Amino acid sequence: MTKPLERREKLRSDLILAAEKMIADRGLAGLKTRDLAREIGCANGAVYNLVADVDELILRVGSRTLLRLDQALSTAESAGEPSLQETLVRIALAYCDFAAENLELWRALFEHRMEADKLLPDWSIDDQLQLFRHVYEPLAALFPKRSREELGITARSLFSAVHGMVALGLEQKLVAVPLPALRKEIAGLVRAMIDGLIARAA
Amino acid sequence: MTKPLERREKLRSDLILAAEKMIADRGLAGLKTRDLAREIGCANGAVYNLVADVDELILRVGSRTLLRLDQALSTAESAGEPSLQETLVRIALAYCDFAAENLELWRALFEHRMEADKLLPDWSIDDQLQLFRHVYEPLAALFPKRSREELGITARSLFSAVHGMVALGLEQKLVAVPLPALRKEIAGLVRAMIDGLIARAA
DNA sequence: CAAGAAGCTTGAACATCGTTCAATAAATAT
DNA sequence: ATATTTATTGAACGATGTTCAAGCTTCTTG
Repeated sequence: MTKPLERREKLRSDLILAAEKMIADRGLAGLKTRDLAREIGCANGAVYNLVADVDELILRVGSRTLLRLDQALSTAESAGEPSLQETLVRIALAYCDFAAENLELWRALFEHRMEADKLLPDWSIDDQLQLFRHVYEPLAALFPKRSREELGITARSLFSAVHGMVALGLEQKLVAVPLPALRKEIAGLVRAMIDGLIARAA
Repeated sequence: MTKPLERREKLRSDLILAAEKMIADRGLAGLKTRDLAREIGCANGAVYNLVADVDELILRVGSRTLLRLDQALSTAESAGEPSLQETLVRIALAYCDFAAENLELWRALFEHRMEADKLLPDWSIDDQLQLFRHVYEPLAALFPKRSREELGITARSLFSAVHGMVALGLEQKLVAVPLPALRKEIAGLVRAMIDGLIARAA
């Protein structure tokens, strides 16, 4: 009666969900195959019937995180005053908020490093490139004369700059910055960056 | 004849140097106590006579890396035209160059995460705070009316933004950016940020 | 429906880590 | 010279990702 294909897919889905929860709770380093197996009710070795290795598992969790991040940025993109500059500020703040609310899962996106020889699957690369889109579109409206290529580069730079502020701001290594202060810094610097880009474009 | 205290310190120094080389060659994940012991000619367990654990070893290597980074930024700070804005650009580019030339050691500074319970020793925190100084000073000269606190925050934001551009730019996960292109992006965005900060200050 | 084929699941076993520790060797003190 | 303190060793421990032969389940077919 039980269809093995369905059961397999169910288990697979459970595995990814359990891994997500485990990373969220204990960080990327706290992800253990034996704990996962116990969680989803199967043998340790069975994990490798559902997934090639932990790398793939982490990538699948990362894909889910990127999807949610994408949605959060989309929401920020449309909701609020239509000024392009303020739209970019909202996106940056949404990125900051998402990182703060999903700290360990967000960190896992960047902490994870594949072994040198095996390369990222395409579906994982695609996920990541989607993110720049949110910065690209307002930027293209702001600088209609620039080429697609120039805009792409600027979009990635802007995104990276905000990422850096969030990354070092949420790091506990140094003095931890209170979240409201970090948001204010980000908003200020994004506005300054846009101002500066407009001034240089003129 | 051989003084054990000296021998110990020599071994300790060798250990840190060997760890530095190993991280530079194989990345933080490639650091293995057994390989280190063989390298410096002692037993595996002897590593723990020289250092409390690998965390401390990584921190000591990090301290050396931060020192060299500090020197590179100092050099960039003084060499070149005296315009404050261009000084900040040079510092940003020096950071980028250092990261590119010391990729694995630079990555190790940020990849390494201590276990939650034990906290960073003071000497390690001090090392890191020194870095912001290079951004703080030109910034203070550029905005003499601002308070020490405001300047500190802005300095950290600017530093973090550049860090983000370098971090994502040197990441091979996505499309690898050619180094000259990355340098150009960084210079452009730093100039824009300063322009924007000046405009908003007026 | 029964029996063999095919695939799935299991958990023990392997290799590799960081780390510890009782035993050994060395250095120093008496 | 002998005793005491200290340093060093390398075997052993516990954890971890991964593999695999053996057993079990499910499906196919006569």
